[in-house]
Amino acid sequence: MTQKVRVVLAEDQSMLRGALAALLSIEPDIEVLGSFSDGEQALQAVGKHRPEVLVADIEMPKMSGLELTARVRELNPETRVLILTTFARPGYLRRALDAGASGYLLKDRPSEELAAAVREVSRGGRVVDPQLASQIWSAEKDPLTDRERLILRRAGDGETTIELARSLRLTEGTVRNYLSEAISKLGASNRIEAARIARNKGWL
Amino acid sequence: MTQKVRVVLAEDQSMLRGALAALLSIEPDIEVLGSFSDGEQALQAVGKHRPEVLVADIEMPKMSGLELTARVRELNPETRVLILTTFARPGYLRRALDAGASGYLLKDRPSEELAAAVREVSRGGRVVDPQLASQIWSAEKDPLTDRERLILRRAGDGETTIELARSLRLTEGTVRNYLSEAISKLGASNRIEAARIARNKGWL
DNA sequence: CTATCAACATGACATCTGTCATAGGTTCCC
DNA sequence: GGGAACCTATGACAGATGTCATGTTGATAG
Repeated sequence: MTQKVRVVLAEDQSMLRGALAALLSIEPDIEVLGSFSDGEQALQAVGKHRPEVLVADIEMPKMSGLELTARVRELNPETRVLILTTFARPGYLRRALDAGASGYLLKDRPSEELAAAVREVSRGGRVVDPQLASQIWSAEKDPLTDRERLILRRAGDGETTIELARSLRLTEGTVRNYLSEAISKLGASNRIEAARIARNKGWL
Repeated sequence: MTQKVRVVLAEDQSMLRGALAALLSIEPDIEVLGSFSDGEQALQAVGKHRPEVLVADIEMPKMSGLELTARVRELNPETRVLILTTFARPGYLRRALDAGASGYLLKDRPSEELAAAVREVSRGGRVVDPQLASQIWSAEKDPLTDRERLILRRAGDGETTIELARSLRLTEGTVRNYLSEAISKLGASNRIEAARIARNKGWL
C-alpha cells in the first residue's frame, strides 16, 4: 500500500460527523485527521494538516460548505473538496462545481460510496451524482432578482408587507410589486406558494 | 462479557444509516442485525429478529418512527425503542414517550452517546435529553383542533382559502374562521407565521 | 452612446384575508 | 338534561394582498 488518504471532515450534525468518521476510519487506506462542526474550524484544520481530501456539508454555521470550498481551493489548492449534502438541487451542484469542488455526493446514497468517492477525488478524479449531473443542463436557473429573492424569503417566513416595507425602507407598493413579480415568475398563486417553490429549487 | 446487545436500525437517509451501523458495529458488545430505510421493513425485521433495541428516526416514509414505536411496543414489547432524531421539539418527545419509546436522542449529540444510549435502554433504562426533558413539563400543548391543524398545515403549503374550501367541502367563510382561530391561538399575525410557529413546535 | 435591466415609486382596482358576532348541529360526559 | 367542545355556517366590515400601467433613476453591456 502506498500511503493513506488523509481526510478532514466538516459536518455540523454531531452524530453524523462522528458516524462518518467511524465509517471512514474503518477503511485501511483512509485516515481521518479531524472533524469539525463549522466551516471556519475546518478551514484552519485544512491549512494546518493539508489533507488530500476535505469532505464537507453545505449547510453549516459560520461558513457554508460552498464558501469553504472556494477558500480551500484558493489557499490550499492541493486539497480536493468532496461535498456531501442532503440536497439534490442542481442549483447547489452548479455552485459547488463553480466553487471548485471535485465531488458532490448525496446523503441518501449508500454509505459505501463515501469511501469510494474519497479515493476517487484523492486520485484527482471527479465524482458527481449522475442523475444530478444530467439535470444540471436542463435545470432552469433562478429567475429572481436580488430584491425579489430577499423579499420573497422574508415574506415566506411570515413578515407582512408593511413590516417588510418598514425594515427595508421601501413603500408598501414597491414591496407588493416585487412579490407580484416573484409570484408570476414562479407560476405561483400567492406568496406562500411562491416561497415554497423557490425554496424547493434551492433559490432562497 | 455476557451477551451482545442486538440492534435493528431504522433511518431513511442512506449515508447516515450506513454510518451509524458502522459506528455501532465497532463496539464489541453491540451487534447490528440489520438496518432499514422505512418503518414497515423495520417492523418486519423486529418481528423476525426480536432485537433488544430498535434505533429509529422519526421522519421516515411509509410508517413514521412514532407509529413504528407504538407498533413495536404492541407486537414485541421485549424490544426497547430508542428514537434518534434531528428535532428538539417537546411535542415530538411527548408523542414518542406516549408511544412507548425508552429513549429520545438528538442527532446533534456527540456520536459516543449513541452506543451509551443503546446500552442504557437495553438494560431497561431511559435516555432522554435533559434539556428537552425539562422543557416537556413547561411546554404548552397543541391548542389546535383537528380541523384547525389540518387547514393550517395545508394553508402553510400555499393552498388558498378557495382551494381548501373546495377540497374539504366547506364554505370559504368556515375555512377563514378556522384559520382566524388558529392565528389567534398561536399569537401570529397571519396564516404564514401561524404555520411556521406550529411547525416549529412540532404540532403540524 | 444607447438599449437594457434592476431598483424603486405611484395610483387605482379587484380580490383575498382576518375578525367578529351569532347560531345550528353533533358527540361526549357529568 | 345540561354543559362543553367541536364542526359548520352566515353576513358584514376593515385591512392586506395581488395586479396593472406607467414612470424615474442608475448601472452596465454592447
